[in-house]
Amino acid sequence: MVEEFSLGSVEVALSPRERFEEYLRSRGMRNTEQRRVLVDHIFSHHEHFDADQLIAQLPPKGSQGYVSRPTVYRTLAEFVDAGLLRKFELNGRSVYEHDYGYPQHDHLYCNQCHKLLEFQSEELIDLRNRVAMEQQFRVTGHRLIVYGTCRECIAARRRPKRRVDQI
Amino acid sequence: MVEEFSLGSVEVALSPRERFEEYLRSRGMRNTEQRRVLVDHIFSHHEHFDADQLIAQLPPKGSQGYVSRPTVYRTLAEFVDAGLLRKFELNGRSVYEHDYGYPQHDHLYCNQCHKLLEFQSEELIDLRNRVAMEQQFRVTGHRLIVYGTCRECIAARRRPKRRVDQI
DNA sequence: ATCATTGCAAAAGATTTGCAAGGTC
DNA sequence: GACCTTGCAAATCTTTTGCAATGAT
Repeated sequence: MVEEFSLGSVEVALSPRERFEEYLRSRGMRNTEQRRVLVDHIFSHHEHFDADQLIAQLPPKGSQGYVSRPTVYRTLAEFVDAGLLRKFELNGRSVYEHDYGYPQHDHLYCNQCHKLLEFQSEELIDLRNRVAMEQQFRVTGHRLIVYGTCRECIAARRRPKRRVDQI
Repeated sequence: MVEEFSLGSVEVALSPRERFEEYLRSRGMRNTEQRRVLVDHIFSHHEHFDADQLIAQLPPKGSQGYVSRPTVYRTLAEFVDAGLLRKFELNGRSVYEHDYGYPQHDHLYCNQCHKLLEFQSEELIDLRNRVAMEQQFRVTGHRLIVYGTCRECIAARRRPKRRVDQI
């Protein structure tokens, strides 16, 4: 399971790459070119992404730095395990976002342009913890997505913005 | 889109089946045996379910009342449309729950026994609405799942209960 | 009789797996 | 050299679709 990170301001001792290398060493796993390509790429971009979007951004087959699809999936799972990424489901596909060094947050999802907006709420954490406590439930995390229409799409009513290149 | 139902106590004028028949009539759709089998079955059981679990509970191929897999999927989508069911994703599969005549609620999900516990929170709705308002986001709904370990599985520590026959 | 609906078989889309070849420690 | 990883091809799993036959109005 993924450890819980600090909620407000965040302190990061190691870079994501260093942190991942430590994780690999601690598990007797190998530091391969593909894994380096993936950490470096993913942590130089801050958007949410799914496997396809990630692959589209990486070097194509034949190029230097190419990573095959199965390896991308395998490595994403390792990142989640290592606490570098968080994974969630949206419209039937898996979406990933930074976890390591990134504050806890939730999302507003626009059904029109499919954008994900982030927000933070201490109050939500409190509420969640209180509800759990009442039921004697031990919380490890949560996922809240608020669905609706974003400000821009409301403004552009009847002429919604083109689907954004992001889930 | 699904209409929003009352949040606290609920008033239901029509039975789910009647409501669905009305929906069918209003759309010029036909009231078939398969659709009747499905409404009746689903609304005589109150648990969450996915397509496979539902199919497993229905008459097998060859029996009276058999409904094919494609028809199950097609009909579930109609129920969602008609506001009878709500659909969400859990572990990469679609899970359905009653919507019509059922109060708005959210879930605690036990990672051990995979049970879904429900809870209601007006406060969450307020919070959600306030956050949305701040961002000028027009809310149509939300989905919150709190992950962790349920009371029973905590009690049975080291001897978690067998996976429950429910998602 | 008309036209929606069903079941079948097959397709589609996302993700996973077996395995031989290759790379890291 | 031992053994973890990769890429390929193929499998898996869930859900969807084309289409001819069937059934509802």
